[in-house]
Formats: sequence, C-alpha cells, structure tokens
Amino acid sequence: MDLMTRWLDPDEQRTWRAFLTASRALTETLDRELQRDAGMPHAYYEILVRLSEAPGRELRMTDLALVTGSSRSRLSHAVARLETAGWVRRRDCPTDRRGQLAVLTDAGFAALAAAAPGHVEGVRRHLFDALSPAQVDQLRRISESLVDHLGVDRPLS
Amino acid sequence: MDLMTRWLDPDEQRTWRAFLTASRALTETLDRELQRDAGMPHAYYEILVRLSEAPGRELRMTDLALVTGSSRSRLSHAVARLETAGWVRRRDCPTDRRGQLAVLTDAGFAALAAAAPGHVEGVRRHLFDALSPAQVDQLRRISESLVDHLGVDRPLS
DNA sequence: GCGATTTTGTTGAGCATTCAACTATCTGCC
DNA sequence: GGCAGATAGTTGAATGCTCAACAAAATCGC
Repeated sequence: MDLMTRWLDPDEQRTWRAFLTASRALTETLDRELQRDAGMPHAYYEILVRLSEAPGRELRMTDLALVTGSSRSRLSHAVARLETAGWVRRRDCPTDRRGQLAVLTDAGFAALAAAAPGHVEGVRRHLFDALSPAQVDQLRRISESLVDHLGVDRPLS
Repeated sequence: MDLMTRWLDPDEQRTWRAFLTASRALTETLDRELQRDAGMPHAYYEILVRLSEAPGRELRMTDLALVTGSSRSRLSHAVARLETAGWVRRRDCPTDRRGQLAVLTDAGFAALAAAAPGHVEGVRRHLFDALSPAQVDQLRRISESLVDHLGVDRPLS
C-alpha cells in the first residue's frame, strides 16, 4: 500500500531530524533571548527591522507581510499590538483607499536600536560561531535553493 | 556604543535571512499540509512518531519532551489534547511515583500510519528534491554542528 | 533518618497564530 | 458606466505555546 511513497532512507532521516532539531532550537533560543532582553518576540523584531529599512520607514501591509513571511492576518494582529506599544502607527495609503501603511515611530526605532546589538550577538553566537566559513557559504546556497523551490513569493494566506 | 557588537557583514546578513525564510517556509508548509491532511499539527505528529519508536510504544513525559525538543509544559498540554483525541493515554510510572508514561494507543498508531506517507512525501518534495546529494550531506553536517553547539540536551524549561 | 533541594509533571493566564468570514475597494471586461 | 471577480485588510473564535507558580515525590547531605 505504500508502493507510491518515497520513504526516507536512514541518511535522509538523520538529516531531516537534525535539521528540524537545529532550526527549532535556534529560532526558539533567539526568540527567548529577544523576549527576555527586549520584550518582543522575534516576529515583531523582524517587522521593526523591515520597516526601518523601508523608504520613509513605512510599508504597505501586504508588502510587509511578504517580506516578513507572514500571513495578512498575522501581520494585522501583530501591527495592532505594535501600535498599542507605540512602536508602529498606521496611516491610510494615499493611492489605494483599501490600503494601509505601517509606519515605524521614533519610539519603535529606538526600541529596535536597543534590541539589535543583543540579538545580532545572539545570531552570531548561536549560528555563525558554530560553522566554518565554508559551511556558512553552503548554508546560504542551501537556504536559497529551498526558498526558490518553495516559491516564497506571496503572503501565506 | 556598538564597539562591542560583532555586526553581520552583508554575506552573513544574506545567509541569515535566507536561512530564516527557508526554515520558516518549510516548517510552515509542512505544518499546514499535515493539519489539512491529517488534522494534527507537526508537533503532535512528532510526538506520535517518537512514541511509536519507543519500546512498548511508551515514554516518560520528560524523555518525550527531550526527544521532541519541547518544554515539559508544552508536552503536558499536547498530551492532554492527544489523550482526548484517543491517540495517547497516560499511565503511572511503576518505578517513580511522580512519573507519567505517555502510551501510544492503537488508534494513535493508526492515525500516524495514515498521516505518514503524505507527510514524508511532503518532506521529500519540499526539502530533498530541492537539494543535490552533496547539499543534503552538507545540511546534515551543518545541522549537527548547530545541535551540538546549542546544547540540545535537556527539556526547554 | 530528616530537612533542604531537586526533579517531575500539571495548571492557568496571557499571548501569538490560524482559519474562515467579512467589508471595502479596485480592476478588467463588455 | 457597470458588473464580476480579484485584492486589501480586519476581525473573532479556536488552538497552541510560554511563563510562572504549584504539588508531589525523589534525592542529597549530614
């Protein structure tokens, strides 16, 4: 009955489980550190980062969802929360009356600036310090292959 | 003020963001597929897998938390849910009166058997089909380095 | 043995995410 | 111009996770 299923051989199994364990442990560790040190989950940090890099420090909700790899719904809830924190505000899009722009406030920029050094240090410690330069290069190629293959090009829902 | 911070250079930045996007997209895609096709999140699937591989199809809660990389609390909530689904039951540990054993039921095993082919196919399609054999090997080494480096050896909380 | 500490597992509150449903607006087409 | 369908964003309910607090039982140190 499983004649169609391309099961994983032991090597693949080992690779898959190691990858799962590593990526989960890494993201959870960084998420925990960020929550502890800056009072925000990693998803929110990413929103602030992307806004800080955008011209005018503002982005359309859909574009922000795209670059942060989240669904519209998730982003909508998240921005609502960031708005009550005073780190982001919304304004109407001038060219599309359906649209909303999320704008990074000065307080949001300050919160990001305060959080960044510790977080970057964490990324370096937990990821880059564990790998050789060749492995970092391999990881970039592998990740970019996966991103291409998965077609990460639209909001998740 | 940032003299101490080892910032990421552009290559590292690119690697980090690609990795983040890839691992998030991969896990979310598989999670969504599993939820759609088998009615369970990936975390629950993993619990069933690990129980199915254990002698007697049962494990101590702490050990199960360890191998699934979850906190005791998460596991406790999850097993409670799996118990109401009829896929797992609990029994007292005979050698430690504090302890609980999570036991995979026949219904749980059947649910796992039904879910596995589709999920494995998804892993192959979304992960292995995107990579060359050399890259798979690299990914294994990289992931194992990370796991070692992160010290994944105890429940998360 | 016995008190201090550790370990095991659960619980409840709060938060983040998902999913489906919904409104409002825009675009394409005739 | 006007209608059909697509797109933008929000909402609320349900689900899962985190964190801190807790009870019970085991272990350590003397």
